[in-house]
Amino acid sequence: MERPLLARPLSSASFPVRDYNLAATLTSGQAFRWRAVNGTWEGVLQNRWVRLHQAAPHSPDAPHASIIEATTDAPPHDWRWLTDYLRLDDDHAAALATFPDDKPMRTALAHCRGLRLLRQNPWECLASFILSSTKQIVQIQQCVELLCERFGEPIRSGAPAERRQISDHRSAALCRDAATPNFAFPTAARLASASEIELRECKIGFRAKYLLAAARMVASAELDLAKVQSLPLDAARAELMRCPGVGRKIADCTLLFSCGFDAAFPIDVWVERALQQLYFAKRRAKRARLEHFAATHFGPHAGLAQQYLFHYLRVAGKKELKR
DNA sequence: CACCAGGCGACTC
DNA sequence: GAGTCGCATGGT
Repeated sequence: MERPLLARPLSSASFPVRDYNLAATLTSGQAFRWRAVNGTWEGVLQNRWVRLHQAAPHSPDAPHASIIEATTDAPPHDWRWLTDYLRLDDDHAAALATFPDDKPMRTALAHCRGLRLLRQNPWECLASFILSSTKQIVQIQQCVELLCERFGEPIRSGAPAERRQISDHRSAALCRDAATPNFAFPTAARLASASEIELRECKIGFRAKYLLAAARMVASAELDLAKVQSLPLDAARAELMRCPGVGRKIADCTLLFSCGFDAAFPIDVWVERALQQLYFAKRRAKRARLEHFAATHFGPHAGLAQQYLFHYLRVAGKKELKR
Protein backbone atom coordinates (compact mmCIF):
# COMPACT_ATOMS: atom_id res chain seq x y z
CA MET A 1 0.00 0.00 0.00
CA GLU A 2 1.51 3.27 -1.10
CA ARG A 3 1.41 6.37 0.98
CA PRO A 4 -0.05 9.34 -0.94
CA LEU A 5 2.45 12.09 -1.56
CA LEU A 6 0.74 15.21 -0.33
CA ALA A 7 1.70 18.49 -1.89
CA ARG A 8 3.50 20.93 0.34
CA PRO A 9 3.07 24.67 0.10
CA LEU A 10 4.88 26.05 -2.91
CA SER A 11 7.68 28.53 -2.59
CA SER A 12 8.95 30.86 -5.30
CA ALA A 13 11.99 32.93 -6.08
CA SER A 14 13.08 35.29 -8.85
CA PHE A 15 16.57 35.40 -10.32
CA PRO A 16 17.73 38.28 -12.50
CA VAL A 17 19.78 37.04 -15.47
CA ARG A 18 21.62 38.46 -18.47
CA ASP A 19 22.04 36.66 -21.78
CA TYR A 20 20.21 33.59 -20.53
CA ASN A 21 17.86 31.90 -23.00
CA LEU A 22 16.15 29.39 -20.76
CA ALA A 23 14.07 27.71 -23.47
CA ALA A 24 17.02 27.25 -25.83
CA THR A 25 19.15 25.93 -22.98
CA LEU A 26 16.61 23.43 -21.66
CA THR A 27 15.86 22.08 -25.14
CA SER A 28 19.42 22.02 -26.42
CA GLY A 29 19.88 18.29 -25.96
CA GLN A 30 21.84 18.51 -22.70
CA ALA A 31 19.02 17.46 -20.40
CA PHE A 32 16.01 15.32 -21.13
CA ARG A 33 13.44 15.81 -18.39
CA TRP A 34 12.12 19.33 -19.05
CA ARG A 35 8.60 19.72 -20.38
CA ALA A 36 6.82 22.80 -21.68
CA VAL A 37 3.63 23.28 -19.66
CA ASN A 38 1.49 26.35 -20.14
CA GLY A 39 4.41 28.47 -21.20
CA THR A 40 6.56 27.34 -18.27
CA TRP A 41 9.15 24.58 -17.89
CA GLU A 42 8.64 21.72 -15.48
CA GLY A 43 11.32 19.30 -14.45
CA VAL A 44 12.85 17.27 -11.66
CA LEU A 45 16.20 18.07 -10.07
CA GLN A 46 17.46 15.43 -7.68
CA ASN A 47 14.26 14.67 -5.76
CA ARG A 48 12.52 17.99 -6.29
CA TRP A 49 9.85 19.00 -8.73
CA VAL A 50 10.43 22.51 -10.07
CA ARG A 51 8.73 24.88 -12.47
CA LEU A 52 10.64 27.64 -14.26
CA HIS A 53 9.39 30.63 -16.14
CA GLN A 54 11.37 33.27 -17.94
CA ALA A 55 9.76 36.64 -18.36
CA ALA A 56 10.25 38.19 -21.79
CA PRO A 57 12.86 40.95 -21.71
CA HIS A 58 11.19 44.25 -22.55
CA SER A 59 13.46 46.94 -21.22
CA PRO A 60 15.07 48.77 -24.15
CA ASP A 61 17.88 49.80 -21.80
CA ALA A 62 18.86 46.20 -21.14
CA PRO A 63 17.55 44.03 -23.96
CA HIS A 64 19.39 40.94 -22.74
CA ALA A 65 18.30 41.27 -19.12
CA SER A 66 15.49 39.13 -17.83
CA ILE A 67 14.05 37.31 -14.83
CA ILE A 68 13.84 33.58 -14.23
CA GLU A 69 11.08 32.71 -11.78
CA ALA A 70 11.23 29.38 -10.01
CA THR A 71 8.50 27.54 -8.13
CA THR A 72 8.99 24.41 -6.09
CA ASP A 73 7.72 22.68 -3.01
CA ALA A 74 11.10 22.69 -1.29
CA PRO A 75 11.74 24.92 1.72
CA PRO A 76 12.31 28.46 0.46
CA HIS A 77 15.60 29.22 2.22
CA ASP A 78 18.26 27.76 0.04
CA TRP A 79 18.12 27.77 -3.77
CA ARG A 80 21.67 26.60 -4.39
CA TRP A 81 20.46 23.28 -5.83
CA LEU A 82 18.81 25.30 -8.61
CA THR A 83 21.31 28.09 -9.14
CA ASP A 84 24.12 25.53 -9.36
CA TYR A 85 22.18 23.52 -11.93
CA LEU A 86 21.42 26.57 -14.06
CA ARG A 87 24.95 27.91 -13.50
CA LEU A 88 23.55 31.33 -12.73
CA ASP A 89 26.86 32.45 -11.21
CA ASP A 90 28.82 31.88 -14.40
CA ASP A 91 30.47 34.89 -16.01
CA HIS A 92 28.88 34.17 -19.35
CA ALA A 93 30.15 37.29 -21.11
CA ALA A 94 33.69 36.40 -20.11
CA ALA A 95 33.25 32.88 -21.48
CA LEU A 96 31.92 34.18 -24.80
CA ALA A 97 34.86 36.56 -24.99
CA THR A 98 37.27 33.61 -25.11
CA PHE A 99 35.71 32.23 -28.29
CA PRO A 100 37.81 32.48 -31.45
CA ASP A 101 36.86 35.47 -33.54
CA ASP A 102 36.11 33.63 -36.77
CA LYS A 103 33.16 33.61 -39.08
CA PRO A 104 31.44 30.39 -37.95
CA MET A 105 31.53 31.47 -34.30
CA ARG A 106 30.32 34.98 -35.09
CA THR A 107 27.42 33.55 -37.09
CA ALA A 108 26.47 31.10 -34.37
CA LEU A 109 26.66 33.82 -31.72
CA ALA A 110 24.59 36.23 -33.77
CA HIS A 111 21.92 33.59 -33.85
CA CYS A 112 21.58 33.15 -30.10
CA ARG A 113 23.58 34.75 -27.30
CA GLY A 114 21.80 33.20 -24.35
CA LEU A 115 22.56 29.52 -24.76
CA ARG A 116 24.06 28.17 -21.55
CA LEU A 117 25.55 25.03 -20.10
CA LEU A 118 23.83 23.23 -17.23
CA ARG A 119 25.47 21.41 -14.34
CA GLN A 120 23.58 18.14 -14.08
CA ASN A 121 23.87 15.18 -11.79
CA PRO A 122 26.71 13.06 -13.25
CA TRP A 123 24.96 9.72 -12.93
CA GLU A 124 21.76 10.96 -14.55
CA CYS A 125 23.79 12.57 -17.29
CA LEU A 126 25.93 9.51 -17.97
CA ALA A 127 22.93 7.18 -17.97
CA SER A 128 20.90 9.47 -20.22
CA PHE A 129 23.66 9.74 -22.80
CA ILE A 130 24.21 5.99 -22.79
CA LEU A 131 20.64 5.88 -24.07
CA SER A 132 21.30 8.56 -26.65
CA SER A 133 23.18 6.64 -29.30
CA THR A 134 21.30 6.55 -32.61
CA LYS A 135 18.28 8.13 -31.03
CA GLN A 136 16.68 11.49 -31.52
CA ILE A 137 16.17 13.83 -28.60
CA VAL A 138 12.42 13.15 -28.40
CA GLN A 139 13.04 9.41 -28.18
CA ILE A 140 15.71 9.86 -25.52
CA GLN A 141 13.19 11.88 -23.49
CA GLN A 142 10.65 9.07 -23.79
CA CYS A 143 13.11 6.41 -22.67
CA VAL A 144 14.32 8.49 -19.73
CA GLU A 145 10.75 9.09 -18.62
CA LEU A 146 9.95 5.38 -18.82
CA LEU A 147 13.00 4.58 -16.70
CA CYS A 148 11.97 7.18 -14.11
CA GLU A 149 8.39 5.93 -13.94
CA ARG A 150 9.48 2.36 -13.57
CA PHE A 151 12.56 2.64 -11.37
CA GLY A 152 12.58 6.16 -9.90
CA GLU A 153 11.38 7.22 -6.46
CA PRO A 154 7.99 8.91 -6.55
CA ILE A 155 8.17 12.56 -5.63
CA ARG A 156 5.70 15.33 -4.96
CA SER A 157 4.65 17.27 -8.01
CA GLY A 158 3.39 20.82 -8.33
CA ALA A 159 -0.14 22.01 -7.74
CA PRO A 160 -2.27 20.45 -10.48
CA ALA A 161 -5.32 22.56 -9.63
CA GLU A 162 -3.38 25.69 -10.37
CA ARG A 163 -2.33 24.25 -13.67
CA ARG A 164 -5.81 23.37 -14.86
CA GLN A 165 -7.10 26.91 -14.62
CA ILE A 166 -5.08 28.07 -17.58
CA SER A 167 -6.85 27.09 -20.78
CA ASP A 168 -6.17 29.42 -23.68
CA HIS A 169 -5.33 27.87 -27.02
CA ARG A 170 -1.63 28.53 -27.02
CA SER A 171 -1.22 27.00 -23.60
CA ALA A 172 -3.22 23.99 -24.68
CA ALA A 173 -0.89 23.52 -27.63
CA LEU A 174 2.17 23.75 -25.41
CA CYS A 175 0.58 21.30 -23.02
CA ARG A 176 0.26 18.62 -25.66
CA ASP A 177 1.84 15.38 -24.52
CA ALA A 178 3.45 17.19 -21.64
CA ALA A 179 3.20 14.60 -18.91
CA THR A 180 4.33 16.03 -15.61
CA PRO A 181 7.33 14.14 -14.29
CA ASN A 182 6.50 12.62 -10.92
CA PHE A 183 9.53 10.48 -10.35
CA ALA A 184 13.15 11.09 -9.52
CA PHE A 185 15.77 9.75 -11.88
CA PRO A 186 16.55 6.19 -10.76
CA THR A 187 19.69 5.66 -8.74
CA ALA A 188 22.52 3.55 -10.08
CA ALA A 189 21.87 1.04 -7.31
CA ARG A 190 18.24 0.64 -8.35
CA LEU A 191 19.09 0.10 -12.01
CA ALA A 192 21.93 -2.24 -11.05
CA SER A 193 19.37 -4.46 -9.36
CA ALA A 194 17.15 -4.57 -12.44
CA SER A 195 17.43 -7.19 -15.15
CA GLU A 196 18.39 -6.45 -18.73
CA ILE A 197 14.90 -7.62 -19.75
CA GLU A 198 13.26 -5.09 -17.42
CA LEU A 199 15.45 -2.33 -18.77
CA ARG A 200 14.61 -3.30 -22.34
CA GLU A 201 10.96 -2.76 -21.52
CA CYS A 202 11.82 0.94 -21.38
CA LYS A 203 12.42 0.82 -25.16
CA ILE A 204 16.15 1.20 -24.89
CA GLY A 205 16.97 -1.82 -27.03
CA PHE A 206 20.60 -2.84 -27.34
CA ARG A 207 21.61 -0.03 -24.97
CA ALA A 208 20.14 -1.99 -22.03
CA LYS A 209 23.26 -4.06 -21.42
CA TYR A 210 25.40 -0.91 -21.49
CA LEU A 211 23.14 0.90 -19.04
CA LEU A 212 23.08 -2.11 -16.73
CA ALA A 213 26.87 -2.45 -16.81
CA ALA A 214 27.34 1.26 -16.07
CA ALA A 215 24.81 1.13 -13.24
CA ARG A 216 26.66 -1.79 -11.69
CA MET A 217 30.03 -0.06 -11.98
CA VAL A 218 28.71 3.11 -10.35
CA ALA A 219 26.69 1.31 -7.68
CA SER A 220 29.69 -0.81 -6.70
CA ALA A 221 31.98 2.25 -6.69
CA GLU A 222 34.16 0.56 -9.29
CA LEU A 223 33.51 3.81 -11.12
CA ASP A 224 33.54 6.84 -8.81
CA LEU A 225 31.84 9.73 -10.56
CA ALA A 226 32.76 12.16 -7.80
CA LYS A 227 36.41 11.31 -8.30
CA VAL A 228 36.11 11.71 -12.07
CA GLN A 229 35.37 15.38 -11.52
CA SER A 230 38.72 15.93 -9.82
CA LEU A 231 40.84 14.31 -12.54
CA PRO A 232 42.50 16.04 -15.51
CA LEU A 233 40.33 16.01 -18.63
CA ASP A 234 42.05 13.14 -20.44
CA ALA A 235 42.11 10.92 -17.36
CA ALA A 236 38.49 11.72 -16.58
CA ARG A 237 37.46 10.81 -20.12
CA ALA A 238 39.42 7.55 -19.98
CA GLU A 239 37.78 6.72 -16.67
CA LEU A 240 34.26 7.12 -18.10
CA MET A 241 35.19 5.18 -21.22
CA ARG A 242 35.84 2.13 -19.06
CA CYS A 243 32.08 1.66 -19.18
CA PRO A 244 31.01 -0.53 -22.08
CA GLY A 245 28.91 1.50 -24.48
CA VAL A 246 30.62 4.72 -23.46
CA GLY A 247 32.88 6.03 -26.19
CA ARG A 248 34.44 9.42 -26.60
CA LYS A 249 31.27 11.26 -27.55
CA ILE A 250 29.17 10.05 -24.62
CA ALA A 251 32.10 10.55 -22.24
CA ASP A 252 32.59 14.14 -23.42
CA CYS A 253 28.87 14.90 -23.06
CA THR A 254 28.97 13.67 -19.48
CA LEU A 255 32.15 15.61 -18.71
CA LEU A 256 30.76 18.82 -20.20
CA PHE A 257 27.18 18.71 -18.98
CA SER A 258 27.73 17.37 -15.48
CA CYS A 259 31.36 17.15 -14.39
CA GLY A 260 32.53 20.72 -14.83
CA PHE A 261 34.86 20.17 -17.79
CA ASP A 262 34.10 23.28 -19.81
CA ALA A 263 36.78 22.39 -22.35
CA ALA A 264 35.22 19.03 -23.26
CA PHE A 265 34.01 19.12 -26.84
CA PRO A 266 31.65 16.29 -27.84
CA ILE A 267 31.85 15.56 -31.56
CA ASP A 268 28.79 13.87 -32.98
CA VAL A 269 27.90 13.44 -36.63
CA TRP A 270 26.42 16.94 -36.86
CA VAL A 271 29.28 18.75 -35.20
CA GLU A 272 31.72 16.71 -37.26
CA ARG A 273 29.89 17.79 -40.40
CA ALA A 274 29.90 21.40 -39.22
CA LEU A 275 33.61 21.41 -38.41
CA GLN A 276 34.41 19.76 -41.71
CA GLN A 277 32.41 22.21 -43.73
CA LEU A 278 33.12 25.39 -41.78
CA TYR A 279 36.80 24.92 -41.01
CA PHE A 280 38.11 22.30 -43.43
CA ALA A 281 36.11 23.00 -46.55
CA LYS A 282 38.99 22.33 -48.95
CA ARG A 283 40.74 19.30 -47.52
CA ARG A 284 39.03 16.34 -46.00
CA ALA A 285 39.96 16.07 -42.32
CA LYS A 286 39.96 12.82 -40.41
CA ARG A 287 38.27 12.43 -37.05
CA ALA A 288 41.50 12.64 -35.05
CA ARG A 289 42.42 15.84 -36.87
CA LEU A 290 39.05 17.36 -35.96
CA GLU A 291 39.46 16.32 -32.34
CA HIS A 292 42.85 17.98 -32.18
CA PHE A 293 41.48 21.09 -33.86
CA ALA A 294 38.57 21.26 -31.41
CA ALA A 295 40.91 20.89 -28.44
CA THR A 296 43.22 23.68 -29.58
CA HIS A 297 41.09 26.17 -31.48
CA PHE A 298 38.11 26.94 -29.25
CA GLY A 299 39.83 27.72 -25.97
CA PRO A 300 38.95 26.97 -22.34
CA HIS A 301 35.19 27.15 -23.00
CA ALA A 302 35.26 24.92 -26.06
CA GLY A 303 32.25 22.99 -24.84
CA LEU A 304 30.10 26.10 -24.79
CA ALA A 305 31.34 26.98 -28.26
CA GLN A 306 30.32 23.50 -29.36
CA GLN A 307 26.83 24.09 -27.98
CA TYR A 308 26.55 27.27 -30.04
CA LEU A 309 27.66 25.49 -33.20
CA PHE A 310 25.31 22.59 -32.52
CA HIS A 311 22.36 24.85 -31.74
CA TYR A 312 23.02 27.03 -34.75
CA LEU A 313 23.01 24.18 -37.21
CA ARG A 314 20.17 22.37 -35.50
CA VAL A 315 17.75 25.28 -35.81
CA ALA A 316 19.10 27.19 -38.79
CA GLY A 317 21.80 25.40 -40.67
CA LYS A 318 20.32 22.05 -41.55
CA LYS A 319 19.85 22.90 -45.20
CA GLU A 320 23.20 24.59 -45.65
CA LEU A 321 25.06 21.67 -44.10
CA LYS A 322 23.32 18.76 -45.71
CA ARG A 323 26.17 16.53 -46.76
C1' DC B 1 7.57 1.25 -46.59
C1' DA B 2 12.29 2.39 -46.81
C1' DC B 3 15.31 5.16 -44.29
C1' DC B 4 17.58 7.21 -40.46
C1' DA B 5 18.39 8.98 -35.75
C1' DG B 6 23.70 13.96 -30.87
C1' DG B 7 27.29 5.92 -31.18
C1' DC B 8 29.70 1.98 -29.96
C1' DG B 9 32.11 -2.23 -30.59
C1' DA B 10 33.09 -6.17 -33.22
C1' DC B 11 34.68 -7.53 -37.48
C1' DT B 12 36.96 -6.92 -41.91
C1' DC B 13 40.83 -5.86 -45.24
C1' DG C 1 44.39 1.00 -38.07
C1' DA C 2 40.95 2.70 -40.92
C1' DG C 3 36.50 1.73 -43.04
C1' DT C 4 31.89 -1.15 -42.57
C1' DC C 5 28.09 -3.20 -40.16
C1' DG C 6 24.66 -4.78 -36.70
C1' DC C 7 22.23 -3.32 -32.97
C1' DA C 8 16.27 -1.91 -31.15
C1' DT C 9 12.88 1.22 -31.77
C1' DG C 10 9.94 4.85 -33.43
C1' DG C 11 9.09 8.64 -36.48
C1' DT C 12 8.81 10.68 -41.30
